[in-house]
Amino acid sequence: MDKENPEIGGKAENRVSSSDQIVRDLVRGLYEGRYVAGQRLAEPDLMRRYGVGRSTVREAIKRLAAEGVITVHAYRGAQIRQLSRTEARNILLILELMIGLACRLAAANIGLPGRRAHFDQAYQALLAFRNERDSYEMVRARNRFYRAITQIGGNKELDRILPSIQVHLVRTHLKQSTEDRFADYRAIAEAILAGDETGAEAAGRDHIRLTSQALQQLPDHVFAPEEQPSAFAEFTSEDAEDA
Amino acid sequence: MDKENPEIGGKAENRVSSSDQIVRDLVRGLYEGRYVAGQRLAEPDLMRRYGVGRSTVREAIKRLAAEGVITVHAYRGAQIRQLSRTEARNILLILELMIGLACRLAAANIGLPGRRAHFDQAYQALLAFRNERDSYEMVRARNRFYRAITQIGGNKELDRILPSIQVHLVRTHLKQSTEDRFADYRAIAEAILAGDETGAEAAGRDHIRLTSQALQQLPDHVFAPEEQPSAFAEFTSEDAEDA
DNA sequence: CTGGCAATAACGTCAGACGTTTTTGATTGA
DNA sequence: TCAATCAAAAACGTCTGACGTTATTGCCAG
Repeated sequence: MDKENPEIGGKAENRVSSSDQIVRDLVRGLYEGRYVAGQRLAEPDLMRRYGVGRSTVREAIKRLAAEGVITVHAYRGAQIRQLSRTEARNILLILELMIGLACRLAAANIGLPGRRAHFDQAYQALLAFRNERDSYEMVRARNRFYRAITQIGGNKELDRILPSIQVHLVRTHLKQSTEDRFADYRAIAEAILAGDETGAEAAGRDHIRLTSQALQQLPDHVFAPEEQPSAFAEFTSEDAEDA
Repeated sequence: MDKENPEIGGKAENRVSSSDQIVRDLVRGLYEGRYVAGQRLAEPDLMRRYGVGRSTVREAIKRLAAEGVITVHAYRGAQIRQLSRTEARNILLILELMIGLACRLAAANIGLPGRRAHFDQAYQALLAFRNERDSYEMVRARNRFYRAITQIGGNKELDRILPSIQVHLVRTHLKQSTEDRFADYRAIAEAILAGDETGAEAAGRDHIRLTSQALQQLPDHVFAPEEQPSAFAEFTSEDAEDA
């Protein structure tokens, strides 16, 4: 039942179910600017663009919707989610905690075999972009940096949850004010490399907090309009689902 | 374009797209015990059970998979996710932060009009089950209690993320050791009602931490087998998706 | 220029089909 | 008897086509 090297990691399903490819490409497209927040996604459109059937498109849409990357209005199609200022702030509030945790865990595990080398490599790769920012390659290097942190931390759930926190969308917004915080990265990296759990957590949280502040200074037009909660009404909405 | 009371809340899509109903029922079924972790979900089965077409079933599956409630292995179908001890611990590590945040925000906003009454109502409803625990109704009351907290906190993203944190699955595990922590609930409620942000956050985090400890004391057989990470290998997995 | 109505385009869902992959069950050889 | 083997059956991934429902568009009249 094995040929030679049967999936060393544990996840055996490398099959990339077509619909997953759409999901992937769309998210990547967000980074690359091929898709922008608010853009409408019509099924016939996507069918043609990706050369797949409607079922496949719909599955991709459902997945993206569940991850919060897009929103679907019944009978009106899907569109890439656009964050309001409040939503962005709320997301970053959560992200702050998650990144803090990731950094702390990374610092705690940096001593395990292989980790230090892996992290250092990702960090150096990011540093290479110190003077050539804003490129798509730089974004990827930064993503790998983050990813290295969460991987070393070893909390796979973090990896699973983080993407669904609309980091993409926040980043998209942030592209406008990209004065990338290399000082932050340095503080995080040093704390992690020093195995300083508390320091790493603080550095990670600070980083997100600064990011949030920068984002709040962006002009209104980069955000979706704030939707009035009306009056704390519809409270008897009852068990809307699970939770 | 409005008749009289056009969706006061803001979310106008009350349409419950059939596949969402499946998602909902399945999650509810987890609480009720109609579904158990590890259970396999074959498409033809679900089609018959819910009387819907395959497309619908598949969309529900995709959604549940994106939320992490189930796992899909290509060509081998889906099954309800079963947490290993480590996964459960990792999830609770994250949940601790999120609940802490939710409690803090709730304490901060308890003064806004209507909030106090709403919260108190949910709290009292929960207290009613002090002596009649373990019932499904009690679980729902507890959920409403949690939900009241996050709603008052006002961070909608928290609401969106929390379900995808497998609270259900953790709870399912915990049903075995349900010595429900009413002392915790009381501490949380009092801190929130007092508007004590720091205290509420601490109470919320303590609650989850205690829960985690209780869960760690459960015997092995309630968890999925730990899967060996093999050797920190497959590191050049590259940009596996987004993040 | 605005309101109303019909035509059109999407969406939600179902049914059936086809190639691919896994699972199952029976057959066969040790 | 038991394990390896192989063919049949069951599921899965995806596509095409269809039908009723809902939004959106564009035209027409006022």
